[in-house]
Amino acid sequence: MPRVADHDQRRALLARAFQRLLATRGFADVSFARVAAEAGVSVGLIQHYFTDKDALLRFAYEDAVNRMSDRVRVRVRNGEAAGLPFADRLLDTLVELLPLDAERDVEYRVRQGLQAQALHHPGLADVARRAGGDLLGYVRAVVERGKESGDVAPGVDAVLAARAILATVQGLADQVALSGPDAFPARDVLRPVVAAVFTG
Amino acid sequence: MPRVADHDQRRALLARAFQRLLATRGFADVSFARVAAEAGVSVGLIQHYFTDKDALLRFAYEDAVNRMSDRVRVRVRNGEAAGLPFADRLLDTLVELLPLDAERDVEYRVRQGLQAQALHHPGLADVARRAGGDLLGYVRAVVERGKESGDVAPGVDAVLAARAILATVQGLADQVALSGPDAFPARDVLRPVVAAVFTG
DNA sequence: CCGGTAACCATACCGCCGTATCGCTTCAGG
DNA sequence: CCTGAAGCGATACGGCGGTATGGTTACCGG
Repeated sequence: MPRVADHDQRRALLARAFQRLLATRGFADVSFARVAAEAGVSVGLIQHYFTDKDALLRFAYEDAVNRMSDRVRVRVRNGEAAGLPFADRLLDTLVELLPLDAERDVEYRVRQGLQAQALHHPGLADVARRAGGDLLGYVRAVVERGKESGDVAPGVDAVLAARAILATVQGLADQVALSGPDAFPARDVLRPVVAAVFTG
Repeated sequence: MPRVADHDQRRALLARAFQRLLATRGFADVSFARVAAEAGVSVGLIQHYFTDKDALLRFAYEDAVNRMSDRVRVRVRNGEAAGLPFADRLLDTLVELLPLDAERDVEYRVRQGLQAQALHHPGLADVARRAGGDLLGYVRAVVERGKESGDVAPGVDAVLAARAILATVQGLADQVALSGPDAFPARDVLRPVVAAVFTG
């Protein structure tokens, strides 16, 4: 066996370069040549680690949604230790998904690019569906926790309530991205929607 | 003066072809050649009516959002004649924005394509912002009508409430597009969000 | 009826795209 | 220590993108 390299690390390097370009220049401007330049490697290297462009797309998007999903998961779990009410903790977590600062904006743009591509690309649609399912699961779990503690009325459907909250976050993200973070108080828009579920 | 043609009609013909392609094949697959083929004309004709690709993009997107905006406006106005409560009429109108059938799906995909492009294209961002502002205005007007009639509590901010409702619709549209129209009852998800504003 | 302008098409051009291929370098295993 | 497989880069190639250009057709005004 010859010269070895950490495949996962190499792939991640390229995926991050892809994501930076997607966020800053848009999907139309992402090419192998530009990703290579951004990552400081040759075009050939990308070919070495990804069979074709679809493989790079898919990996880069999966990497992005995994990192986002992980962030939400640990934030939800960490929140359990603190004594804050469910609604406040959930709101804090969800506001982090909005493109209110530069870092979240990059994350949002990658997500948005994925969503747009997924509409015409079955493979990416799978990635997007799985990511959406993960998020839905986390929020649903919080809602059910709320039902046990009495913060949520027993009659509400946890899945539909979670869908409503997540939909608002997603649409709000689009509004923020379009109008800028200071155009309106996004948190104040989201709060009543969460409060309509967590009435305790 | 020689041979005349209706410029507006010609431009609309090309814009519609562009929109059909965007919806069915995705933005990446839309080229002058394909738009020309879809419209049944030559590539040169497109050049004759649009200076460059940006002009076609912008016109096609403006045409799409104008038609959508008109549809919502007349629906809101027509609803005033009927005796239904504000909340029900608003809900009916907003559900029409979701990609629940083939026709609305095309409309959604064009809107989604515009939103995605707008993130990296100032000119299109203007179009998207204006379209969003129009929609916000209509919903805001309905909310204020509701305040006058007592269906909406006096304390609520009409703009923020309208933003919340529209954000939910937009995010819900993404969910429906990803999971299909039968994956979950979209109308039932949206209803409580509207009902949280129209409490009368 | 005829000159001229606009409508429209065909095609040529150049650049960038993704991909294929080849060559050089580096190092683990026998 | 030397051999060969993997890491990696340079470059070539075919295709398709948007755009430029020239020609042909159809029609209005005088």
